[in-house]
Amino acid sequence: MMGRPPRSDENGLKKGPWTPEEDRILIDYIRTHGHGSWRVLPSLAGLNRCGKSCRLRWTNYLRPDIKRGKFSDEEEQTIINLHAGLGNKWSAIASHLPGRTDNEIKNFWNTYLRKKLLQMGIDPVTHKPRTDHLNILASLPQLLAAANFSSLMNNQALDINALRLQSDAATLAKLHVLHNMLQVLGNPSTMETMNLISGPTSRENQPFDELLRLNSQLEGNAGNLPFGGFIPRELTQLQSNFINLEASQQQQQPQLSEYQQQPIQDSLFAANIPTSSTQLPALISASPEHRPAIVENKIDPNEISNPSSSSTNFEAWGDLMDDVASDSYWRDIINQASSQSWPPLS
DNA sequence: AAATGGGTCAACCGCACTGAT
DNA sequence: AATCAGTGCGGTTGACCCATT
Repeated sequence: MMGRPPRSDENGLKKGPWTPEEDRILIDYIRTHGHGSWRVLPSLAGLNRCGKSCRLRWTNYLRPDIKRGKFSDEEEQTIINLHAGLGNKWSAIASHLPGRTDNEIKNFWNTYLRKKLLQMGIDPVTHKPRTDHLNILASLPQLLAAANFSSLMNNQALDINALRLQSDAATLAKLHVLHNMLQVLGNPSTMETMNLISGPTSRENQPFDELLRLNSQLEGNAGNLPFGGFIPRELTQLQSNFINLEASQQQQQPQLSEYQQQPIQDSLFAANIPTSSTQLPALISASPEHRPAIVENKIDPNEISNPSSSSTNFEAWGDLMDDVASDSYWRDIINQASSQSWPPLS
């Protein structure tokens, strides 16, 4: 067993990793006499350990009903659901998972589940979508991972939702690109440079005028909202969509204990999320035939069902940037943007 | 092949709770 | 009511594992 080198406390009692011999002594004693008082057990059993150490060793490792090995998907879901209601009450959570110890569940949570939820943009404390994503780009991996996660589920009906998540994330990405462009173009010095480069142009063939007009609408009409306002709202909605998606998945899983079920939240997709009418590069393949690789491979390497997926996200974004260069692309974005979250252009 | 850094998990630490005196 | 012992629980530690560089 891995662990620390043998140590002793001030009373000369051994600390650190247990040896097989110590394990055998403890098991033999408890089988014969029961553990009784943990405090007196070590001296009665002939172990140079404190009672607390013996109790811990027995309850976390030597108990015959301990279930070892990987957590099943059901156990994982149960832990998440229980944690949402109980918080870090590991022993309470463990009481609903036969054979699992609080220590084991705690370790599993801290080393795997917590990170998995974070990757999906879910606050592992509140179990709600994280709202600290002021930078949409920073949150895109989570959104895409969420869409990937959902599409991994072996349920064709849910793939529709995964596709919609993908579409929404793609729309947000386009809006972000637009915003950056508007910021650059809104700078007078940038305009000056542009005019120097391209000279006077007609409104029909120059999309930048239209972009600038849109930008001024954003900055003026939307007041405090320009982008810092509506992106977080859209993001939050996207993330809550994912939560709902997860909930609907759980509804279709086999019935578990009362703690293994989660209330299905109403509202699938809010109507105010724009659905892209233009086709972006396939960031995620959500069809049953082409289940995707996880975007963030830290989520769970075991869930990577198609590691040889032909298109990486970077490649896809490269394609997107190529697409961005086309005039029709911008017209489409502008049309979408101007019909969404701010007063329409006059 | 060696170095490095992140992940894992058994075990420890310290505080809180409970019941007996 | 105060104190103490025993136990339970959650947070933290640290050695080992393993993939990556």
